[in-house]
Amino acid sequence: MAQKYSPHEIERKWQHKWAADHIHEVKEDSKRPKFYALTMFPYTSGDLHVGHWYAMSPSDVCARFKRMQGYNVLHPMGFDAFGLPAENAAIKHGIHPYDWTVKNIDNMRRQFKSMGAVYDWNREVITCLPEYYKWTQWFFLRFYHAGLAYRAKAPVNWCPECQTVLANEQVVGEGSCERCGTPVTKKELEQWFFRITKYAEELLDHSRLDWPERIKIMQRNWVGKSEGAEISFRLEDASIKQREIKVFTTRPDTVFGATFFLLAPEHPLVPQLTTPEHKAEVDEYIAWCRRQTEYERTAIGREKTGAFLGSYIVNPLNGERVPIWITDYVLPTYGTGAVMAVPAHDERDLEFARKFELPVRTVIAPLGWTGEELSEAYTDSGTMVNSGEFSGLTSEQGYEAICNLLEEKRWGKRTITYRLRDWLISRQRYWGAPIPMIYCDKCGIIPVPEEDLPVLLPPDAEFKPTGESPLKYCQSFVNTTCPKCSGTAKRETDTMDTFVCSSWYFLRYTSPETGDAPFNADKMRYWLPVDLYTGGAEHAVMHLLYARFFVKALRDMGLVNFDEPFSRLFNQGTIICSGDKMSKSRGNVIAPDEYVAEVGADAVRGYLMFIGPWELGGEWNDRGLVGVSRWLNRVWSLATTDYSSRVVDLETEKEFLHLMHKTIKEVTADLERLRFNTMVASLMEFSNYLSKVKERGMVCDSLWREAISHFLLLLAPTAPHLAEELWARTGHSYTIHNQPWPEYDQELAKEEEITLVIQINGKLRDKLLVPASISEAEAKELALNRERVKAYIDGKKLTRVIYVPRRVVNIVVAS
RNA sequence: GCCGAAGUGGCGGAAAGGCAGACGCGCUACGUUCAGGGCGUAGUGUCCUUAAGGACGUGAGGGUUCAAAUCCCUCCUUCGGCACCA
Repeated sequence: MAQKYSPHEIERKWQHKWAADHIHEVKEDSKRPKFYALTMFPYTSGDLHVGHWYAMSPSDVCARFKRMQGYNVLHPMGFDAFGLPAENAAIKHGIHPYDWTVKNIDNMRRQFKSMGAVYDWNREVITCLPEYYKWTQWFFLRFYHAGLAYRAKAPVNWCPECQTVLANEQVVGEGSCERCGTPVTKKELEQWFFRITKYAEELLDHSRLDWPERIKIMQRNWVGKSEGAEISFRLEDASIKQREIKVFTTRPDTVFGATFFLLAPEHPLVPQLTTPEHKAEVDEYIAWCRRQTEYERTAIGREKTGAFLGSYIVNPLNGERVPIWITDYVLPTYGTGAVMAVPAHDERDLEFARKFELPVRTVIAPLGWTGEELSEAYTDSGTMVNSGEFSGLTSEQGYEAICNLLEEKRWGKRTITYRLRDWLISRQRYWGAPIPMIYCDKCGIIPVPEEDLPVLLPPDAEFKPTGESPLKYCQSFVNTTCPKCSGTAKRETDTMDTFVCSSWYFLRYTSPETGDAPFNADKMRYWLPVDLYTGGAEHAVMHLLYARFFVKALRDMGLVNFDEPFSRLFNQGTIICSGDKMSKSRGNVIAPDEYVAEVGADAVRGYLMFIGPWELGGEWNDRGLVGVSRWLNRVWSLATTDYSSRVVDLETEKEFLHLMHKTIKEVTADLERLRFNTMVASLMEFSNYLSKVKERGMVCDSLWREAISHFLLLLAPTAPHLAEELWARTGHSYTIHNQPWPEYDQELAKEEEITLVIQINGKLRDKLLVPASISEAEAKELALNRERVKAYIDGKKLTRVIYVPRRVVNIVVAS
């Protein structure tokens, strides 16, 4: 009896040999087509759980498959290493964030290596090391000089738990912190922003990207483009310096229905527009608004609130004076922070009008309108009425006519508004890339000269639960000299959002050794863009949007030569455990290590792919793992025990060859489509068939050997260690992973015989094994002459016979 | 409220509009010098039937079609995203 399959042993053996032989190292090679297969790098939380394996294994299989197909494949791995948990660990356990992170990386790298992936570890990127964050800072300076980074005072999202500001994209659900789930509050702060809004329009364009539809939709909604017009309403009170207030509307055709005017409570003109007799009420309302959380304020369906300022403004179209109110449903951050209220044609405005007994005037008539007051806001298009010279036009005509008039009279213009806000990148924390700016009393805000980079994090900062950045209290860091006047100056103590670090890591992988630039331009041009990017969908409007923005900005600076970083994107689903998403806080994390020790990495990889479609995720289940493990054991004995032919027959050999080519075809197609579950099923089906044939010795020895070697090649991406071991044991030369992917013969992959299904009135009544080449006439003839068919159609009128080549004959009879 | 994805045996899941349930788990029976979560063979959607065979069956209800898990309409459930954006 041959030796038993002991995964632990062979996996260790081959991992060491592959590493010693450097077979996973890749070099640029202009003679071969390149393939850049990238998986989102993990955060350095400490351990890899099976959720990480679920993300990494299939993409490794894909990279291996592409390698065997002859591509020069870059499949790198690294660590997203800055961030809050490291700092929290420092506060809690007194360990320095750097030490905590490095310790975690060492452990995670070891776990990664046990997976047997083709990562080229020479290209590892770690974002918290100075040789990396030097370039994150360098990019910041480039953005600053290009006018894409600016400092501004703004009401920002503040997480009281994390003690830092957050970007809009990092506020999720009912206004909670994306990291810790704490409700976010607003704070007025001076912060650094990246001008992502400059690229709003271009970020809407996914036309050349092979991305999941839902991610494209999420990004489009996030950017939130609205077309309309800006209209200036004239202030009645001539003593106010600013003579007018602009509103944004998507419905300029409804302007004659504007019966009142709304401002956000935060609007800067509110104090000036408030008359003395309304001041008390207005102040009280503003104070009440301030007490609302962002979520409470913007929750849909809540009762309208507001206050009258006592003053009026004039509608330029009809010269009508309308009262100015403030209300919290007008957002200071969208459009102009001011709205012309058209209650007849906007649900929110109608609610407001009803609550405060303000007039409602229909100006767009629905079809068949007879002049009565409408019970609901009519928001569709219709015929304009009560609109002066524009009455009688359709909404669409009126839209154009009014816009033309606005532009002619300089009362306003056509305009586009986006929901997207600029990206707030300042974080009041230690463990991030310091923002390389200096504040000088004499010279103002001065960028750190490029040659002085990196601005290093001071190793001796103290970590205390003060809620403020340790950098702020680190005198050796804060105090510096002004690069311009050499006088005393202070450093910016905020660090950058870690999403800045992850917005360019895919560029660094191409040449992580480069010391004089963020990346080597030639190598970058060879590898980029990424051909296949895989990761979780939770990054739809964060990382994936930021990285696209980064690339567009770099392109405009002449640093990269492409428009989009990720040509094809695929989002895998989530692995759940006892009904919940796996997470440390839930305590339901499953570590792969014990399973790897028990059944081997190949079985764990195979099982994760077999669970179901990759994009759907699924539940981790030990019993399912057993199935794959048993299969690999059967594969082991299939290939390691001797084969001897006994009752060779030509028909079986033909069928055997056909199944082999069909399997190659299916496995190849499934890998291209990233359908790993059915790919594994095809492999199982073929190995089951091989076992059956082996038992009876029905094919000749050479054909058997060919089938085994082809099977091992198809298995190699999925179970790289086992395939390598069996490749060696069946007398092939090292290494299976440098072999070409098997080709299939189109003719042999086709079925020779097919099962023709015979239906009567669409119901299955008989089956027929026929040659695939059968003609329509023959098929119908055969079907109609079957005894069982005759019994059904006897005495009935035959109305139709439908023939679908290679599939079905449907006989339609009248009863 | 809006947008998106999904709903198929006891379970995970397969099915270019054309044999529903591939593959795997579980279960049943039998076999095995098999003490274990081992291996092999056969079976396994539900109901009727000794059998041959038949009826029913892909969240619910309609529709299109010779033919629907698949396409269309209405609704229900679950999960994700957005959420007063003028």
